[in-house]
Amino acid sequence: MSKSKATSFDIAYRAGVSQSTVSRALRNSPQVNEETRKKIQAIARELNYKVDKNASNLRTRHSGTLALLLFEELDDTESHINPFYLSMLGSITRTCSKEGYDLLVSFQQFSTDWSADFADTNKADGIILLGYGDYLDYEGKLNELVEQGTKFVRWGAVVEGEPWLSIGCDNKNGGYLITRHLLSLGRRSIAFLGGADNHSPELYERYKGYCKAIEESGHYVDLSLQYDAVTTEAAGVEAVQRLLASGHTFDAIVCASDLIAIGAISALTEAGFNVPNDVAVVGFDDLTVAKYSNPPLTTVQQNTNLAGQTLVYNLIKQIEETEIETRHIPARLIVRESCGAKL
Amino acid sequence: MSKSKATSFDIAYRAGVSQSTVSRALRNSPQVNEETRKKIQAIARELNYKVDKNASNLRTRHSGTLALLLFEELDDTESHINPFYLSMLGSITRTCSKEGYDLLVSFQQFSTDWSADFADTNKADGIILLGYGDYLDYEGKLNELVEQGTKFVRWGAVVEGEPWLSIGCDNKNGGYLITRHLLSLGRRSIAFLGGADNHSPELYERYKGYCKAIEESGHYVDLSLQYDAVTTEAAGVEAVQRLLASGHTFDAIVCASDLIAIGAISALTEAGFNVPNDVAVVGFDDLTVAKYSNPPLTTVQQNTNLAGQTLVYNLIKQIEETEIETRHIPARLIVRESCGAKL
DNA sequence: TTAACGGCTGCATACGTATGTTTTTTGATT
DNA sequence: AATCAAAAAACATACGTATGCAGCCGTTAA
Repeated sequence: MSKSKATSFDIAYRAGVSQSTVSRALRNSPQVNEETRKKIQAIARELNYKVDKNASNLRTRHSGTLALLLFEELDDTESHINPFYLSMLGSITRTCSKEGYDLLVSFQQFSTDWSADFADTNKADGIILLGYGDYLDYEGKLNELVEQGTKFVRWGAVVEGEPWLSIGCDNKNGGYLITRHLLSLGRRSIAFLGGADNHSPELYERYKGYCKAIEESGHYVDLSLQYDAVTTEAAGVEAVQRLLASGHTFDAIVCASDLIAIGAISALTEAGFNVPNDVAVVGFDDLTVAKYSNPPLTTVQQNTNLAGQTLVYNLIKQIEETEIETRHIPARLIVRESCGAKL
Repeated sequence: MSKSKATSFDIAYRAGVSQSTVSRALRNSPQVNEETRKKIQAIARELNYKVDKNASNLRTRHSGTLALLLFEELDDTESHINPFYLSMLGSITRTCSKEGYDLLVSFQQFSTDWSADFADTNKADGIILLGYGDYLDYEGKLNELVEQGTKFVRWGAVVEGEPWLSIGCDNKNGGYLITRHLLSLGRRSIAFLGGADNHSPELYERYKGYCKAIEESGHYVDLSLQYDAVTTEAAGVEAVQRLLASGHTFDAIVCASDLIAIGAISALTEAGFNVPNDVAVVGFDDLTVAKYSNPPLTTVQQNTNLAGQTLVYNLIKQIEETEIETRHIPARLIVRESCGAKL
């Protein structure tokens, strides 16, 4: 016999007051007498009373919940989720609880119809969209969301004139900084793995930074040293294999992410190359593992902590209809051993 | 002017029927005429109607939501979440959506009062508890949950006679298998990093497997080769430094997790040792990164996919009050280069 | 003495759905 | 044409909370 949950009526009965007074007392309304409130709160504690969220949400028309939609192609047997998102998730969930919001997390395949299942059902007050991926695939959906008045914020490349709020790292500058660093170390034949094909705006921005650095140094971007790769170790391995098979020579690789870089180092080592003596390899993201990789990875740090906070705060601002602003998260060069010393 | 959301009354009005018929039609009740149902569903689609979850939950007394509580000490500026959990999270979220449940995710510090905030508020029908950590810290809380009739399932060491449902990997066998593997390769002075102090039952089980393998081989467990470590790279680095400083010699290290192992390899390399020639290093978990670490890590695979599924399915069974069963997830040895070849 | 007022509290209602109960409709049988 | 059962739809209500509004009481001012 599980004793059924206590309601505000139960408390009202014991306190000899009305339910409305209980509700007011528990929400610390100034309308209720100090003494009465103390008494009510004591009884609530005693009965282990908790506000029923469903009833409360129904009455107030908001849920106090944010939805985090993470877009990634997951295969059925394994869960390869980019640790970068895990880090974001940590920051997002922490900021949410600091602000009194709950977080509903859902991993979405690109194909599913996710556009309305969270906001329209009143399960969430707003949505955070996370995930690289083919921009064009969901641009239409985002417009739908805007049209419906759904509040959302998106992690990703900031494009001028978009009708929605995007928050992203300064990817171009990151790509620029790290490539310039390699150039300053004397590397000249610098390959690029990942994102040169403009499917993922984030990775493409990094590529543009890479190009800018090379052109600025008076050299030409060598198109034969560029291979596409998604953000996984396996893609890094494969891209290096293709690069090696092409027969072109190179003394450095800029990878569009740390995972690609780790795969690249693995494949290079396998093929008998020494990193960084033969080939310097750099990444992007500064995952925790970058520091402990062998050799430790020179990379670009995205401040996931700040990023997560900014996403949540801006979404909340949007929900509360106060002033919002698009923000760039700065990129910061982290130098470790994987690019060696000056030649 | 955002047009307010359509309700079942709006549909009823347009269809010329009552609200209750609409509700029944949309839930595919057999009580409603085929033709009427078609009509109602068409109108619902047209109006882009979605059931209000809060109202629905209030009425039905269940939320269709599971809560995932992840316990980990997070520091304020960085989010070091074990990738192992990310992998679990992936599997859990996928299984949830397959079963039609939403997932509420919350990272909890050990200290906060989490025990009732999800079930008692009717935000979730059940709770999944994830996280290593000091067992004794929350044993009291778990008993509270049981007493309140809260449905939950816990990832972790399965202890006979517990009044709650735990699902865990066969950690002892994993520790046994991998240690025996090292012994079979001729390693004799095998250190152990992490968990020998019985604070974390999972890690301690791995330690017991390690002891069993050594004793079975006719050797003695050398207590001077054992250092405690939490599941992070940094702890691995530090433990190796202490081990080296102690002056004792060793030719292999069993690490209680891959992250510890990665930290250990990093520290050993830094100190001028070659892995695996001087020292073999093995881990536990088979994180994605284990395959691409340098050298690739011999480790014990926990099937996170199966684990996540089992957690969710068993929790749902518990909610639906059908038969449940405690399950061990098997441990599997994965051999890679970090323990070298036979000496 | 009366009116006005502020501080508290209670009353009544609405949020949107799901479902037990009752009523109406339909179709078949006598 | 009358009866009846089954099918279909309508009616009524409850879930638990939050809140506009009205009412009461004690105090102060006119």
